[in-house]
Amino acid sequence: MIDPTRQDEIRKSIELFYFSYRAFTAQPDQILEQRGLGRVHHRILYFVGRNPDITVNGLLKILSVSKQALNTPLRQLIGMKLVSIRPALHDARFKQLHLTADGEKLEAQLTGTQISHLAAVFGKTGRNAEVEWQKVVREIADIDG
Amino acid sequence: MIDPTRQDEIRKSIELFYFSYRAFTAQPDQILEQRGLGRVHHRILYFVGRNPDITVNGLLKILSVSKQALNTPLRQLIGMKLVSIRPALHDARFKQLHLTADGEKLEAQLTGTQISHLAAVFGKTGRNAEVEWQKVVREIADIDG
DNA sequence: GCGTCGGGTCAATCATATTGACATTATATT
DNA sequence: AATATAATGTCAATATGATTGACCCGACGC
Repeated sequence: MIDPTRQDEIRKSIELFYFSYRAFTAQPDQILEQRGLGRVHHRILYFVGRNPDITVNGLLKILSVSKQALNTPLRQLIGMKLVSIRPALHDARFKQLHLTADGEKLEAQLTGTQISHLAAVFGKTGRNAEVEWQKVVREIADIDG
Repeated sequence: MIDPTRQDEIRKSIELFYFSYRAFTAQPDQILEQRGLGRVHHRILYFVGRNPDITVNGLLKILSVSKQALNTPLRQLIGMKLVSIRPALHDARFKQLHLTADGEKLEAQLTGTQISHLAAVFGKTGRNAEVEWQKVVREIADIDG
């Protein structure tokens, strides 16, 4: 059992986590809405941008969604010429994805709001807070390194 | 413009934020699924538990959802006798919500997994990291104090 | 009694997600 | 060459969820 007072402290953290994540996604969500897109589209753009030549299956694993759930938004992005898809040279079964110039623009706009947001926060809270915050989120996500 | 190297650093933080939030909600999501409930139900249970006698409108504002979106899950919780609803004494137009004994049990179970998760993380990263992490998420959420 | 307020519901629509099944194309195996 | 397997794509059926708009009720203030 955890001390009740301690539990209340941690509940504060839980609430802040929730509200912070919501605030963090609010701006890109708004931009996406104007284009009739959703958060999934942003995630696709983000991870394709960060992992050029990623395969469809690789993207599925990162996003932890079914291929059917990925199919529609991915096709939309390809149709809008924001993402391109082409067979891999070494094995044509694999299709590789990457952002087009327009896709890079939109991705930069969407993630740009979040980068500015975080940069402003870290600027205010300081270097030490940034480093410690990273340690904690990395630990929550259970990622080594 | 922000320095590209700096941008990449912050992108790391963005990814960690995303993966950590996903990992953080995974356990309660699993428990909820077994009961045919979703994340909204957890949020309702959480905030009703934290704010006894909260009104329906108060809950709407905290959750930032429409009353139609709240209606179904809230009715389900009331039907399952996890949440009770009754007119306020001072003004019978207002309905006040609170958790039943069963509701408290489930809420404790759901949030309990998250409390344990965070307690373990903070135990590992230390007091300083906890304090600094809180400062950052509070700033991201744009909450004073 | 009348206007207003908090709350509840219905309808129509749209989006999203899920499972299962099946098709296609390309590579690997024998 | 025939066959099995891998990566991807798609269709169908279903379920869920959210949104907007409209409308209703009961309770309160005046």
